[in-house]
Amino acid sequence: MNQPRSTKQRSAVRDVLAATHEFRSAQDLHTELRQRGETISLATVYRTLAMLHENQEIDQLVNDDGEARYRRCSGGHHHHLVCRSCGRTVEIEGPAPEEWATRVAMVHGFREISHTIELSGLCPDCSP
Amino acid sequence: MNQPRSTKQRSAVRDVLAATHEFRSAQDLHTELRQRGETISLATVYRTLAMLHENQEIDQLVNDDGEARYRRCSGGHHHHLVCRSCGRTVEIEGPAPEEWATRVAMVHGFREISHTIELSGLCPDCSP
DNA sequence: CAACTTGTTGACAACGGTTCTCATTTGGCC
DNA sequence: GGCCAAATGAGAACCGTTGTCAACAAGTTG
Repeated sequence: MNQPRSTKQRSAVRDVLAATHEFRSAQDLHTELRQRGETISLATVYRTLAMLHENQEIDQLVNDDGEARYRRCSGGHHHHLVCRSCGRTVEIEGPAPEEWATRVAMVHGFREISHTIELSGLCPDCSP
Repeated sequence: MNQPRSTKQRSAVRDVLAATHEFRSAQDLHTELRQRGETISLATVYRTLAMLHENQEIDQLVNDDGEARYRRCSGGHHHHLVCRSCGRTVEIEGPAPEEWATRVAMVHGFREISHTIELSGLCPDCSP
């Protein structure tokens, strides 16, 4: 059978994912894990992320550079409003976009809808 | 100055983009152009697509494999509902998400808001 | 605890899409 | 035609990701 084992590397990846609400790249996660003193290879980070995504423990999105980013998926689904000058981030919650996505999907007969929504702008401190 | 020139290769790319409503990859477009008998290199296809995207003549989206796909875009701002199995795409228009984004930005004092919204799911033909 | 089985890891090569480099060509202009 | 900057083609380089395979270790059994 294909019994998954609990290893130091896998729990380390879960830990670092649990410590943030942001989407992180595999290489970014790998760097942080090494800084924490964990012994883990980049390949293992990729394999672990693929497994977690398969098990629907984390969300995956691909940015415009073709780089995949991951976030532990949540209980509390929310979106982000990011300042493109200083990087300050505000978490947005609310039913409006979810309802809209669901309604649009239904109109076109799509199922198992997932959505990616990111807002960016200039925060009050960075406004000219 | 930086005057763009009209070349045989650029109009060929525009032509093939005008002939379809689907999102096409750069390599896919290159293959079709060669089949049509055009003399154009892959690098030029990429450069032309980047230029067209910069000029907002075409939309770009990146699928889960990290491959970019392009389609000529119709005037107004809109979003996409993409089937993650067959790639079929539906254009979504409507004021709801724009209004929501504007409202959220205002509440948090952000300015010059831009937003990224993509919906993906399984289209009727690909639903199990 | 030791032996064993099998999933897991690490180091590195390989892969694929995209971008860069640079010599050559070509469009637009005099 | 001649000039010059923009554009092109060919191939190398780049970079995130995946595959390969020998070495390792988690869990199990005796």
